[in-house]
Amino acid sequence: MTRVLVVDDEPQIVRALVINLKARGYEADSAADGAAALRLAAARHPDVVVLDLGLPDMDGVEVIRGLRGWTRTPIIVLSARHSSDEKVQALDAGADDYVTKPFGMDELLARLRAAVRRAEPAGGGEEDVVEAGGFTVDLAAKKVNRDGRDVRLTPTEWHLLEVLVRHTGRLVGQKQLLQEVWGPSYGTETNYLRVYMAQLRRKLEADPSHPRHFITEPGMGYRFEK
Amino acid sequence: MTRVLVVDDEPQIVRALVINLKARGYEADSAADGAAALRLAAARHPDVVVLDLGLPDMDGVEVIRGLRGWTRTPIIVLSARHSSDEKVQALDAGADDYVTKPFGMDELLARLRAAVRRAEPAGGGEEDVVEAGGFTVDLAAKKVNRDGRDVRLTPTEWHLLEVLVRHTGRLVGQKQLLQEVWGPSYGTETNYLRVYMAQLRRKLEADPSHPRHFITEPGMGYRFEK
DNA sequence: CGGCGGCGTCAGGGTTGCGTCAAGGACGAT
DNA sequence: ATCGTCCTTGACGCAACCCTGACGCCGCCG
Repeated sequence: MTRVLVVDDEPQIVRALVINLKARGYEADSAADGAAALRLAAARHPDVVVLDLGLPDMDGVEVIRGLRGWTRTPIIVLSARHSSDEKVQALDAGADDYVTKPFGMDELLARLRAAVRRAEPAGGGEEDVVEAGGFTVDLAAKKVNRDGRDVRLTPTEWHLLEVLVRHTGRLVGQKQLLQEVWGPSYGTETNYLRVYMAQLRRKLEADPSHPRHFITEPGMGYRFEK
Repeated sequence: MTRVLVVDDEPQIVRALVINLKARGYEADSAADGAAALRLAAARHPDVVVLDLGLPDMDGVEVIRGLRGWTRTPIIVLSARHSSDEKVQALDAGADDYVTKPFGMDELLARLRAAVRRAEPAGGGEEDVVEAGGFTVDLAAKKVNRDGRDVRLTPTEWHLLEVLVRHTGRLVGQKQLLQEVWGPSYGTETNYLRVYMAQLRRKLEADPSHPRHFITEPGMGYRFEK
């Protein structure tokens, strides 16, 4: 099911949107200010964000930047401002679309469908499995196989693995890892990483004490190598 | 270079668009009707299509479907119609965005940038690797390779290397180096530089005592040369 | 010719960061 | 209510890293 995060400080707009979305089979969360929006986005991982620019606590463009710091989730901006400048700023900050209030519900939903459709697996159905040494990771099916048997991963383990695999070969900073897996407010609890990296290695590495695929770069972060 | 296909039957609009696009470094083709649009899209493989719906020979939605049959290239629709129905139809047929005439050039260009940005390689873009003598530096992956083997750098070593490489060929003052790597309050501890430059040279230079890439400018700073 | 400042090298010691283990607590299922 | 799973948190040993001081070399200038 597609999950939508609605961010607006006017309750009636939020209500109208949420009702319409749920009626059409979407799952909908809502937030009334920027801080809540960033928190919810991290916690719930929506498939698309509908964002009003006129929030009480922070500039809408800042919210866009906050999201774009760690995710490519589509963002559709709502705004009462018609000014061209506003639009350009929001779009260049990373927004995907810009709709001016008052808006037609049909149009918004159509734009939402377009945004979701675009974000779908690029290939269009092919699985993307990554093979490494003695095990394979299937991103689409959320499955890990080793020596012919499926490996059971806890949600957190899987999430961590997913982030690493999506950046195969590249270093992922510990702060980035923590924020992508545990949320924006977890930037320093590096002990979480140590514990969960150990579990991943125990479950996936041939020799957990001499990892060949989950490599730690001291002081910086971790790297997944095929 | 990014290639844009402009489809519209009004010559002055086409002209205005093409001029603006070329002025901003885009490559631009144009078509005046649907048949030409489909032909040109197939021949030139544009990175994004700007499509007017009011074409003389066929319905704009048909053009969208014709394109979507074989490509996911972003399509930005232009139209004089404000009706919600038109927008929904176009978007659901596979358009990525819908702009009503008259439109602001700034806004259209911003939407175009957004569309192109989205379509970029999902993985995270091209690598920027710098090659020098016997080793390569990959800024994105934070990797250094020498003679086919990965070189392990400590955080401070890497940080220093990064600053130097980002200023390839130019002199970087010692004060600037110290402040960028160790923090604003470190402006005079030049011995740090000596120690860490030595380690970089030992790890990367073919002959560390006669450096060819990490060059000392006595009394001033250091310079990285390819 | 002698002094001096800047640079490169080396090695030791304090500190930080990492891996590991285990216990406690929240939550849902049986 | 009991069990099991998962997440969190603390403690400990160990290795790696960062800082620091000492020494010698070279070029410049008096």
